[in-house]
Formats: sequence, C-alpha cells, structure tokens
Amino acid sequence: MAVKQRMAAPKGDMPKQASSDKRETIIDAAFDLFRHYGYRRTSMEDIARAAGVAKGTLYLYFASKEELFEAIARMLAARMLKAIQEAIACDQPLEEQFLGVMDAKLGAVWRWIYSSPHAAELLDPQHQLPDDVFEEVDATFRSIIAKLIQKGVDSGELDLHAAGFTVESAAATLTTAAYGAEKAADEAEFRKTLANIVRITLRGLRA
Amino acid sequence: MAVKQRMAAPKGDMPKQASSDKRETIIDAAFDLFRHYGYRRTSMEDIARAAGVAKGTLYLYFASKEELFEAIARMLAARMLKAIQEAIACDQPLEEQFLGVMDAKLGAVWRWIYSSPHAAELLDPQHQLPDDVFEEVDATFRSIIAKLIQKGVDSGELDLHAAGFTVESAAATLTTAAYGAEKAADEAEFRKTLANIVRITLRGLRA
Amino acid sequence: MAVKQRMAAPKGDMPKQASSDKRETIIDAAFDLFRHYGYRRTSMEDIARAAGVAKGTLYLYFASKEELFEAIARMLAARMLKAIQEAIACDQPLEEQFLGVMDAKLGAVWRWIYSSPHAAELLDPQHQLPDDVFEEVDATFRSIIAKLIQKGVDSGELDLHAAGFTVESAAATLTTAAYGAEKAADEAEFRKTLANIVRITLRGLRA
Amino acid sequence: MAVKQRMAAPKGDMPKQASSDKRETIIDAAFDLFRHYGYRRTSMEDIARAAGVAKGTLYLYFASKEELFEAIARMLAARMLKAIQEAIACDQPLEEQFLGVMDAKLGAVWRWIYSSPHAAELLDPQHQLPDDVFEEVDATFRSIIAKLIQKGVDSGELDLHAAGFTVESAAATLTTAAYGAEKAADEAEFRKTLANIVRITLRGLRA
DNA sequence: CATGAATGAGGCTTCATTCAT
DNA sequence: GATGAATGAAGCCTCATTCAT
Repeated sequence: MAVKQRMAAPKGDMPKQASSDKRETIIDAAFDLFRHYGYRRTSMEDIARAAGVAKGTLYLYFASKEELFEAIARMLAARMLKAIQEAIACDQPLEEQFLGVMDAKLGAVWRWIYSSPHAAELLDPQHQLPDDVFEEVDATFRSIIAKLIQKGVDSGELDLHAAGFTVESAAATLTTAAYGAEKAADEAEFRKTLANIVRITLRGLRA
Repeated sequence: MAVKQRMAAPKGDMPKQASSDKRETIIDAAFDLFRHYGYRRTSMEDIARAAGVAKGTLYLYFASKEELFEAIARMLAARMLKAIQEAIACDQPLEEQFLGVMDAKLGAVWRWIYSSPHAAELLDPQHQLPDDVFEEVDATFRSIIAKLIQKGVDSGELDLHAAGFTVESAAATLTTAAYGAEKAADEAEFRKTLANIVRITLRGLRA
Repeated sequence: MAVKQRMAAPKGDMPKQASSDKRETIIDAAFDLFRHYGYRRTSMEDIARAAGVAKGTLYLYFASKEELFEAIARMLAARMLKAIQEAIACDQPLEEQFLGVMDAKLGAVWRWIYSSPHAAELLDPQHQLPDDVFEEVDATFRSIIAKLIQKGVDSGELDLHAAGFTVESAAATLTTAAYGAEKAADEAEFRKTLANIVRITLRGLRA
Repeated sequence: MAVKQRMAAPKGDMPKQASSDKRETIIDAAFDLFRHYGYRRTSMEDIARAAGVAKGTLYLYFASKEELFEAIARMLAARMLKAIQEAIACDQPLEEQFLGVMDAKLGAVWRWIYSSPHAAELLDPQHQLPDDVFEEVDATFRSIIAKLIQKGVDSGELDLHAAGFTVESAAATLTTAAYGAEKAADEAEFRKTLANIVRITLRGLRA
C-alpha cells in the first residue's frame, strides 16, 4: 500500500513524505481492522502486521492505541466535511439537495461505520474523542440544512409557520429524523429509507 | 426458581427474600455498572463487589459475563414489551397515541441505554444476543404503529396515497425517523425531538 | 444406588448401617469417576451428584477430597490382599501358582487402575498415601512369591545357585519383571504378557 | 531459530547467548519444577520466576502450559533416541549389549521421569501428547532388541524354539519385563534390578 | 528511524471447602 | 445428619506498552 521512494531523495532532506505515507498506511490498516473485528479484538500486533511494520513503529506515530483511533476519526471527519460541501455545489430541486447533503454526511457515516458489525464499539465515547473532532462537521451540516430550509421558505415551497416550526427547529428535526436511517441493514435500504424520510418530512413542511 | 413469599410472612422473618432476589440484585448491580463504565471496563470483580456477593457467586447464577449481559438484555426487552402494550390501552387522539407508543419503546431504550455514555458498547452485536431477544419487541412495536396508521387512514385523517406510501412503508418510515431521536443529549431534548418528528411526519401524511 | 432403610430400624440405635452404606456409595461413585475422568477433572460436585447426595454430605464422611481418595486406595488394598491369599489356596503346578498369585495382584491393579486412561494420575504420590496402605499387600505378595520359589528349590525344580540368585533376589527379580506387564494395552495382552514373563523367568531359574 | 555464536565473540559481549537460549532456559526450569512439584502444582508464574522471565514471556515461546509440557516431552524423546543408538555402537558380549540398550532407554526414562515423585502425573495421557512423540523411540528400541535376539540365535547362544518363542514374542517379553525395573526406588536399585531381569530372562532363552 | 522481545497488570473462570438452616 | 448457597484463593492467558539494540 505504502510505496517506498528511495531514489528521488537527493539529499537527506525529505523524509516527511515517506513518513507521512507510513502514517497513512497505518491508519488505513487500523481502520480496516477496526471495522472488521472491532476495537477490542484488534490488537496492536494485528495492526502492525497488517501495516507491514513492527509493533514498536506504531508508537513512533501514535502515542497509544486510543490516539491511533482518534487519528482515524479525524480523517473521517475531514472526508465528511469535504463531501458535505461538495453536495451543495450543484444546482438541483430542493428535495434533491436535501437528499444530497444528507447522503453526503449520513451515507458516509453509514458506509464507514454502521456497515461494520462493530459500529457500536467504534462509536463508544469511551474512546474520548476530543469534543471538537466532529463538531465542525455537525455545525456545517446543520447550517447547510438550515440554509436549504430557508431557501424553501423564501421560494414559498415550505411553510414553517403552518407547521409551527422555526428554521432552527425544523432543521434540527429533519436532521435528527434522518439519523434514524442509519439503522438500515444494507446500503440499498439505507438509501431508500433516507429518501422516504426526506420526502415525508418535507411534505410535512410544505406550504 | 425460588418462590417469593411476601404474604405469608407472619413475623419479620423473611430472609428468603434476599436469597431469592440475589439474581436480581446481581442483574441490577451489573446493569448499573455497565451503563456507567461500559462492558469492558466493568469486571466481574466490580459486579460482585457492587452486588455484595463473592465473585464465585456470580457464576452460580450466570455461566459467564456474557450470559449475565444477556440476562440484562432479556429483562429490558420484557420491560419494553410491557410498556409498549400499555401505551395503546388509553384512548387518545392519533398523534398522542403515536407519541405514546414511540415513547414507550424509544424512551425506554433511551433511558436505559442511550443515556449511558457507553450506549454504543452495550449495543455491540459482539455480544451475540440471541436473535430473538428483541425480535418480539420490534415486531410488536411495528405492528402497533402500522395499526395506528391504518386507523388514521380509515378515519380519513391520513392520506397515504397522496404521499405515495403504503401502510407498511409509512410505518417503516415513521418508525425509522423516530429512531433518530435517540441521538438526543438529555431526556428533555429526547422528548421534544421525538414530538417534533412525530408531528412533522404525520403532517407529511395528512390528507 | 444406596437403598434407604427406614423401616427395619426399631429404636433409633442402628444408624451405622445406613451411614456405612452411604460411605460406600460415595466411595464407589468417586472411584468410578476417578477412573473415567481422572482425579483433577472429577469435582466434588460430580461425586456428590453421582452418589446422590449433597456436596456438604461428602464432608461428613471424608475430611477432604484427598482423604476420599485415600479411602478408595485402602479399599483396593484390602481387596488385593484377599485375592492374593486366595490365589495360593488351591494346589497346582509351580508355574500356575506363580501366575495365579501374580494375576491376583497385578491383574487386580491392572483392572482397577491401569485400564483407566488416567492410571498415571491415580498413582501420583502427590496423593500422599499413608506409607503403609499398600505395604502389607506388597509384603504379603513378595513373601508368597519367595515361598513359591523356595518350594521350587526344595522340589529340585529350580536351581538358584546356578543362576547366581538367592531366594530373596530371585523373588524380587521375578516380581519386578512381572510389573512390566502392566504396560499392556488391554486385558488379553496383559494376561499373555504376564504368562510369557513368568514362563521365561522361571525357565531362567530351572535346574 | 536463533543462531548460537560462541566463537566470534571478541570481547565479553555475548548477551545474545541468553536471549537465544531463553527457550531452553524455560524448558529446563519447567522440567525441573514439573519433576519436583508435578504438573498441577507448578504454575506458569512459578516457571516464569524460575526461568527469570516474566509470565508473558513464556507465551512468546509456548502457546500454553500444555504446549510447554509437550516441548519437554519432545526434548526427552530426542535425547533417548540418541542414547539408544549410541548404546549399540560399541562391540560387547550379548548380555552387556542388552543391558546397554535397555539402560539407554529405561535408564533415561528412570532418571528423568520416575526419579520424580510425580512421575505418574508426568505420564498422564491427559496431556494428549501427539501420538508420534515417543513412537519412533519405541520402534527403534524394539527393533534393536529384536536384532540382538536374532544375533544370539544366529550365534547359537539363544534357543527360542526350546522356549516356545519367536523373535518377536521374545523381544516383546524381554522388553516388557525390563519395564518393571522402573519401579525401583533409587538408581542403584534400578541398575541392579535391570541387570537381574536381563540375566534371568536371557538364561530363560539360552540354548 | 525501526525493531520485536520482554513485560506485568488485569481479566475471566473453577472448585474445594464452609456454614447457616 | 443433610443440604447447597456462598466463598475466595488460585490459575491460565492477553495485550498495550516499553526499551535496548
């Protein structure tokens, strides 16, 4: 997975590249094992073997098993943020945009976490994730959802007043309802359920 | 196994009580510790101490740590089933009944599981719960939701056709959306979120 | 297994009988289990169940698991002693008598101990058998063998002098050689091997 | 696995030695303890302490207590095989050769196993030794005994026909009779008893 | 930087023995 | 005498982490 590059290093001044590679190699290997076997059942020994390095090497890049886990979480958060922001780039009908943003976030989580038989363990807050790891992701997500709702209100498509919601409470409710889709057993069901939830809730807010 | 005898105790001699309830004492202690510290971090030693018995005593009632965990799950399932069935006993407007049933199930889960910082671990399928432990609960729950929707359709309050749903898909969607409420941070938020989700989705199905 | 006899006890003065029965019931059950599963793998729980009594009852008859084991050994020693003494009662040719005595002792040991897959454990001196338990058996055995050899010398059938033996050393050697037969895998092999050893060693002492 | 390097150590720096021999150090320590205290009463903790390593280290070399035991057995089997093969190298009278081969095998067993007060436990088939561990040893032993008998027959020294034996049955009988010597209480007695058995049985087969 | 042998605390489970009833 | 629930010491094994090379 990690490609060694000895040739192109003229002096001795560029070990960052290889190092960075090794760091990612480890993260990838660990994430893969965590998803397949869970946090507990994946030993540092396993990770080292899968990454093709010695056990001690892991501790050169991560202070502990827990910190390695956190690094994975941070990587996932970054990917989700990017996906969410890309989802509103294209111009589409309101419902499609809702669906797109939600799939960008929830779908990513689903594919990375919930599709694993050990989803629960991976989400256990025992792994004291620094509070801010997913905070930015959530904030961005909710603000975009709120913006879309506002857009619907402005265009007259939605009528929060009739339903007794504010933009904020509507955004919170839609978001939360959508979370339920993560219970899905497979990706097809996930997509269908998410679409149904978006459709039914938007109907509830329609003018 | 041990028969409870509260009535026929003439004097104050009911030492049988403690012995009979030992199994429950252990379950309670274990559940408490699991919620507070998670499955992994709760040792059999801890449970024994909390239950006020010796370590070996635990094994008189449960063959292993895992089996003790399963006993807890079974107890919770039984309580939920009872709560769900009680929730439809009283006559109320449709939305209230939806809310009642959902709170009976999801609220129970929330209070028992998700309110714990270790909810995730407690739900980890690693603990291979016999497939049928929560099956009856889920089946009952979904069938009652479906019945309520049918009732709404019959009374003309709901119009699935306009929304493009069948009774089944509507029931599934409502149920799933409601699951999202379990993400709530505290019980007040849980109740409010659940109410919002029920309101907004029912509106989406209104005639 | 143990028959209760409540009727025939006129007063209250004869509990020795029943007690003694229970003691033997326990010994029988324990011996059976020890032979089948070995000392370690047989728990006091198992013995109690097999004997049809409660665990605590075992301790009314035997101070410890070890003492129960010793009681079994003592019982076996007594049976062997009886068998050995019976073996010389009948009049027969010298070789037959040798064979008879040896089979009485070694055969008994073989059937009771070595035929068990856990023979080794049952003979582990960890079970500190009081030194005298099998002492009398051995003494009787050797003295009878010595007597038979003397008889052979007196009748001119054996010639120890030519072979360079005394009665004692000859008795010891025959006895020891015969012990080897206990390596046999089944009783048929045991008998054949024992017969061969007796035949060949007696030939070695013939005039 | 680890290569020993005694020669090329210029200074006094041979720490490699200790590391390389750790496996053997553990085996030696464990064998010693097993002989003195038996398998059961020797804990992994004890072995680690005796070998001067940590408990976990034992598991770097042996997967379980049982496997450590098997490694000891294998080592003993190898040593016995070597001793047996060396015993027929030198040219000697028939009886001396018998004695030599038997002492090589039985004497080794006696010194290693039966001299321990826990011989029995060490031989308990509970420790499911792979069937072939001592198979080669036994096969070699018996085949050599048979060869020696054949040699005696060829030279006219032995006369199996008169005694009613074949080479095979004679070999089996001698071998088995010799096993009895292992009952000896100390090494002097063992040697004397073995010599007596060999002498008397060979006399039984003489022409 | 990299290695991997070594560590040892900690966890689950068993079972001989006790004792209140 | 008889019971069996309760005890708790002791045992085997795992694995995150360290450190000398």
